[in-house]
Amino acid sequence: MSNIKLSKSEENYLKSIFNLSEFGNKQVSTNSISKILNIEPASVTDMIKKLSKKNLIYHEKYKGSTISKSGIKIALQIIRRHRLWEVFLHDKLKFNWDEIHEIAEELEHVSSEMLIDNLDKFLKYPKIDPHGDPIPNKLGEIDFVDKISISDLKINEKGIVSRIINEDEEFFNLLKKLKIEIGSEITLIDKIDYDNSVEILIDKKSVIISKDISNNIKITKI
Amino acid sequence: MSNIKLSKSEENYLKSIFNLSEFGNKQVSTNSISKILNIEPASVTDMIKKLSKKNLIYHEKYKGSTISKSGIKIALQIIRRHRLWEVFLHDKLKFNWDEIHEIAEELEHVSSEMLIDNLDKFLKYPKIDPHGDPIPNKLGEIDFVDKISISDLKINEKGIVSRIINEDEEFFNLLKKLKIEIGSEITLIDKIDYDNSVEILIDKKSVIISKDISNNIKITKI
DNA sequence: TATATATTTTAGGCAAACCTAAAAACAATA
DNA sequence: TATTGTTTTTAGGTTTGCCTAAAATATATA
Ligand SMILES: [Mn+2]
Ligand SMILES: [Mn+2]
Ligand SMILES: [Mn+2]
Ligand SMILES: [Mn+2]
Repeated sequence: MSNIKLSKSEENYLKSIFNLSEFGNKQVSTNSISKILNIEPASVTDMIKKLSKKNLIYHEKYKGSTISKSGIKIALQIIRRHRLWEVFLHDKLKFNWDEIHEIAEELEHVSSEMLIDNLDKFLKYPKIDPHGDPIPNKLGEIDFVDKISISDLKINEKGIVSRIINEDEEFFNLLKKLKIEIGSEITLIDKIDYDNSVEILIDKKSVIISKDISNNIKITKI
Repeated sequence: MSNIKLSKSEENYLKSIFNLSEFGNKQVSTNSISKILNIEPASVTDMIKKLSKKNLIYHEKYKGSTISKSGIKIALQIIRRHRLWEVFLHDKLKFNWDEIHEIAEELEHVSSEMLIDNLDKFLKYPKIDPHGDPIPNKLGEIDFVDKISISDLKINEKGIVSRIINEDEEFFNLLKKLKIEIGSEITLIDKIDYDNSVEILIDKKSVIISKDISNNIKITKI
């Protein structure tokens, strides 16, 4: 539809909003965008207005923003570019997996469809990036790979909370108490064989959570 | 010295000023920069002031600009990035040699020294880009290979096209029409004194090309 | 050398993308 | 429900990189 070229800023916002929205299913707060992008809430409001006018998101004043169909489509293309570049940097240029993100964050904004298609072909159409995240294809389709559980981590490995399965209120309250939310960093400290509970480091504090709780928190390794 | 990160605009100006300066030997007029970058002279003056303050160029009011030692150093690094990306796009991603310039114009601004060093290694330290231009090494050193112009050939002498200077799209289209590309064999048939145009044999056909065109095509004798 | 023309700079303005401070709206809780 | 605290928006400002119009300077030519 709207084939207007987006600025680097607009692309970064759109990608973040998409990531916070859990595939377009959740309303995203201005504050959460502000935190992720390290930009003041007032500035985020400015950009929200801009993206709304372009129909890439819908915005309800004081309530939050929802990403639109066309917004999702574009966000998936930016993510596609990002992850393909990460594969290139890791597999071809031999970067370590912890050095690639920042560079890909820049490369993703070089917008040439042919560039990305040729890169995709050169890399032999990879399905996942070096962090294990799935790479959308040209049409924006993703092979859903279920995120791993905390207990799949090895001791001292870190993960970012990427999905909360149980949507009950009590569970949200528990997470709030534990300061666990989408985007939180978790380190596995110990696995307790007795009842399969795990000791994790979250928000600089260590806590032990039950198997049931940890199963409801999906993470991606970092 | 000054290790301040330059903006994309500053980099584009600096590269253009360097290119116009013939390796730092000539003063560059404000108007010539304006024409090359398609930016109004008044805006060029603004940027000249900015680059002067950073000691990347010296500016004499109403006279022109000279690029400084540190300016040259930076310009050569930008050119290095540009040409390495062109090699990548051409050799690895299989772009045609007339499609790469525009994309490299963007990629050159992704500034990570490690990225370029790794790319250089991945490409096996190429010495020339797909247009036949030399690639500066990490230290900014260039292998000078003297190329001659078509009009330097004697009648009936042959040459191999080794460098295309003008990278504009219209020029590429003309070359495509004439079936001239890097590696093409050209025979000089006649020199026309009237306007310094030359008659050449290319792809088994003879054509007359203007002095301007022939000046933009460098060759090596065979 | 005087005048016309071309080049360059100055002055003033605008859009993008950020900021801080203050106001408005919403949510939590006493 | 009234008060307090948090979130979001508005208002006003800055920097970067561009613009147009006009003034200043340099160059060409009569
Ligand atoms: Mn990444
Ligand atoms: Mn980015
Ligand atoms: Mn080029
Ligand atoms: Mn460029």
